[in-house]
Amino acid sequence: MKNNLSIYNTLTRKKEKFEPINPPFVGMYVCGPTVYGDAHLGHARPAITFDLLFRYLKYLEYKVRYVRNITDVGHLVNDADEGEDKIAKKAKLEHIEPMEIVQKYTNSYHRNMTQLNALPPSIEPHASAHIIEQEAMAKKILKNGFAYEVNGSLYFDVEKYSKTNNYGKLSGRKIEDLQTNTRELAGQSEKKNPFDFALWKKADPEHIMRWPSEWSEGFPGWHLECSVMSTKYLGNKFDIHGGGLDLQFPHHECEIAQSKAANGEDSVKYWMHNNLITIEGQKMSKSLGNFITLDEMFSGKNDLLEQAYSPMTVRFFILQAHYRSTLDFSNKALQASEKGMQRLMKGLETLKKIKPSGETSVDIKALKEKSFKALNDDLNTPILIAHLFDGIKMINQIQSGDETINKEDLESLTSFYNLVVFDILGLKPENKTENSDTKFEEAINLLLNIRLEAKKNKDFATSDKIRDELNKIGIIVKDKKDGYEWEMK
RNA sequence: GGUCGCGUGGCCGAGUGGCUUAGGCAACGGUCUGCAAAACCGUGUACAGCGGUUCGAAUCCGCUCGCGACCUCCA
Repeated sequence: MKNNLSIYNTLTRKKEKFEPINPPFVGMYVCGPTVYGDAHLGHARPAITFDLLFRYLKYLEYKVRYVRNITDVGHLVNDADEGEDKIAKKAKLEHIEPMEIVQKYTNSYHRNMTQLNALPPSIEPHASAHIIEQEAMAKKILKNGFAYEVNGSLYFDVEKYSKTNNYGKLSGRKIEDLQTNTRELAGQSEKKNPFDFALWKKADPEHIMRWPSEWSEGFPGWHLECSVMSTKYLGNKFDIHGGGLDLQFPHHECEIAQSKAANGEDSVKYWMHNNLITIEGQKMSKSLGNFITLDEMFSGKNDLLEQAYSPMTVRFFILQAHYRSTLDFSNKALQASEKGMQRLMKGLETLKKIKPSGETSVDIKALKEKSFKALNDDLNTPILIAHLFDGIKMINQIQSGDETINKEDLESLTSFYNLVVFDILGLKPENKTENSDTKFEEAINLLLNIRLEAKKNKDFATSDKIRDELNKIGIIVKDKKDGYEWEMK
């Protein structure tokens, strides 16, 4: 398969043809979660977006190394001297070890990702396991003259860096603007400029997570881990760096500066940012407290939710919007996605039943071509899905006899849908009744067979009673031509 | 305040100069059914407002209004 993929590069603000630095190898780094709380809907977006990219690149026969970090050192609450890290703060709150918190939420993150059918990354490095490398990079930056030490803390000298480099090129910021616009925070007197950022931070006495270094006992600055772990596993120059739009500044800008200051060259060829999920038009985030965790989504246990939404509904919902657009959460929107995905999956069931005939009256080739064209256009999944629905209509028309398809085209269509829906989009059928036991199923079937008898005898009072009573319990009965189907509500 | 982005039919959500009636959901009509549900088929003609450029703009430019993101941890 020929690669015609274009992706939008935040660095150039343009769609660019994707050309790996060392084909057939592709290096991809994505900012992962800070594991101090349950993953929420917002975390699902980059996970699914870059899972899609991972899957598609593999389909294009690239050898992809996908690195996604676990931030378990904890970011500073603020840059002030009193700053304590988030992991430590939460640990005190719950009176357990920081690493216990880390383990707990890493586990739940992994569980959620599996539910969303997001493939595990090739490497999932922990920041806490790369303290030595972070110190080494900090040392390198210091040696190259782009950092300074104050009271055991090490800061990146943005002003000096920007004399020979373009600090702000990713986010479109100018250093003069930063000078006038950076908000004043308490206790920043250590830094030469408010926009300087920590490479190493001396730990306060109450700070639990700490490591020795030549500057002080402390912890690495929060931007450093990504610079370190991306270049460690992907090389000083690699292809794709992804993450949420909210990380563009300062996090990714700082990463660019650190890597350049340490290694003398830009490390990333394509920067990609997924947009945010909003709720009532506002960003969903931990700090705003308006988030819905993935566990809540899947169970329906949140006041904002009218019902539970399955992992695949959530995945489909996210794929129905382009990754660079904001996506607004609402029950109506999720319910629409749920129905839409059912339509898609039912179409695929119909596809399995189709009998080929001599002639093909539908244009399979055009469907495939426009579908891949959409995917190649910066992963335009909403367009792709629209085309898939066009194909579903085609499938239904073949099934009803209004169109026909020959054996060869039927095989082609089937393999196309399997490839795109399951392998690339990463959707999978969900069985609603999977948690019910067989005896229960047999009992329901018994009841429905009695109903079938009653219908045959035109005893509609009985047949309707069985249907209505089952409905009340939450079992939906659907009549078919030659029998019935039922499902749990 | 600075920088950036958005405003599409009842809802979600694509599209970026001239046929896309995008697509999904909902609604309505039909087929099917003992009735219903489900399923399938069909229908609706939108682009914040004002002005400009153009033979022609939802799409380009300007202004106005509204909303949001980043500038502080965040996916």
